[in-house]
Amino acid sequence: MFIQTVAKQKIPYPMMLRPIGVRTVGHSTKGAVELFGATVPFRRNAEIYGDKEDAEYLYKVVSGSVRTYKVLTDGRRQIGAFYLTGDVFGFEGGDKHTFSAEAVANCLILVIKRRAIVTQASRDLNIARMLWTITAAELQRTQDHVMLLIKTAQERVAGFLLDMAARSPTCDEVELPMPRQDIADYLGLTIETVSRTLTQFENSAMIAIPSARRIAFRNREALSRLRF
Amino acid sequence: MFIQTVAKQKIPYPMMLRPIGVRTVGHSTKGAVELFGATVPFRRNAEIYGDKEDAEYLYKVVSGSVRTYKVLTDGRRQIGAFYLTGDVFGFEGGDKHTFSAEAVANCLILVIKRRAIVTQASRDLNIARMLWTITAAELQRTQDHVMLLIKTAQERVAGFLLDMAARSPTCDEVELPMPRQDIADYLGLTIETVSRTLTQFENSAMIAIPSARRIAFRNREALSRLRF
DNA sequence: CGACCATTTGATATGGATCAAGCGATGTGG
DNA sequence: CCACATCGCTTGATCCATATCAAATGGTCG
Repeated sequence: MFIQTVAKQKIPYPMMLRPIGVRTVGHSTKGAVELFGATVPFRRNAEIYGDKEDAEYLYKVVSGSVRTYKVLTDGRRQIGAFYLTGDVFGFEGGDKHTFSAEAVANCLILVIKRRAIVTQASRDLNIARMLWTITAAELQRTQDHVMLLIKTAQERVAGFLLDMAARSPTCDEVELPMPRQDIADYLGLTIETVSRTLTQFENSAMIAIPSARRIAFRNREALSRLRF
Repeated sequence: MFIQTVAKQKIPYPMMLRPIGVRTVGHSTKGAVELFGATVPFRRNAEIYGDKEDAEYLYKVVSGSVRTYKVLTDGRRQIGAFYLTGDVFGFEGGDKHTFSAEAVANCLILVIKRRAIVTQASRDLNIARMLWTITAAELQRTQDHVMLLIKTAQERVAGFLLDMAARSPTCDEVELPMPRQDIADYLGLTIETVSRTLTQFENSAMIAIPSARRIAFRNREALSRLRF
């Protein structure tokens, strides 16, 4: 009934699921998050952490991008969020992960011992506030996700594109780091519906699609009207 | 295209939108949340706070129940959460509300100045941790909501019933404080689909419906299998 | 009793899923 | 360098779960 959409399973295990290597960074003074961090590269589709594992680390995207997801028993996959350069992830409040995380493309991830942060937070109110702020931002994002999931396919795709645009450096063109299947699993649609909706937008001159991973905005106004 | 589901608009304004009265509670020593609170009664469907208002207060349900919701420009309403006796709400991280809140039924709400808590938190790490814990619980709940919204109607309704059961004191029967329209707007379904799904469950002897607001479990096992 | 809701039930429509095939880019081996 | 497998994406045809539209039922209160 539902497609098994876990790309991972099509990929030879030892090649994809391991980080490429480890580069220790040590004690940085640049910012609070950087305490005792190590920058670790992950290959495309490599697992960063798994559902139900202990949340031993916090993560910050140095470059590349990351998806978090859950797979239901019947194989349906829901992507919880995409994290781009600069985003922090790996928090879900508790001390167990409730999502799994994978590299969307090859990426560099700053990995910080959670304990280091949490014990620091019990002394330093600024750290405590930072933890709270990150959690609150995550909550906000998740609430927006809920609002997205009750909308029509057009509204979801338009919302997604505008969202990615808002988070990316360039202005009138987005580079999508993830394949269509990831977008579909984030939006609660099928890959076919995502594709069709994009060509629909292209046909009505709202966007151009120079390549599958590049979306250029032609009429952002019209897209925004779809967003609500 | 979409039904206007804002019950509020059908109700004479001055009668429904005001609290019934105010009873000051003063400085309690029972728990951290109770600092400088006042218990305020709200009538059924009365607004507790509005979308985009300053989040000046925090709220705790003393008795009754509360819904938070957003209304899209075209009238679609999404209910974000139901809060039952003992639950804290009115947090969404930032200092503006992103949802509105209404009394589902007549209820008593403990209202606490947010500033009192936040300034307290900047001195007291336990308070700070409590704020974080509440936000994290809210995040967890919202993530579960996302997972619910990608499922089939049967799975959503089954999940909702089991969820309400887990939160209610009684064991093999739930008293639903909210009308079908609220359930529909929480689950991202129509009222007709909710109703049909319930009778379907009744016909397959999973539940009994002695009255519209009472659901008795006959085969919880089978319901759980639908939940995933 | 009769008005008013909330809920259920019935008939039909439809948006998006499913099933299936085609297409274009990338890479690989002969 | 080209034939050809592979993969991600698009396009087409059909189906189905849920929405929509409409009406009946039931419960509550003046």
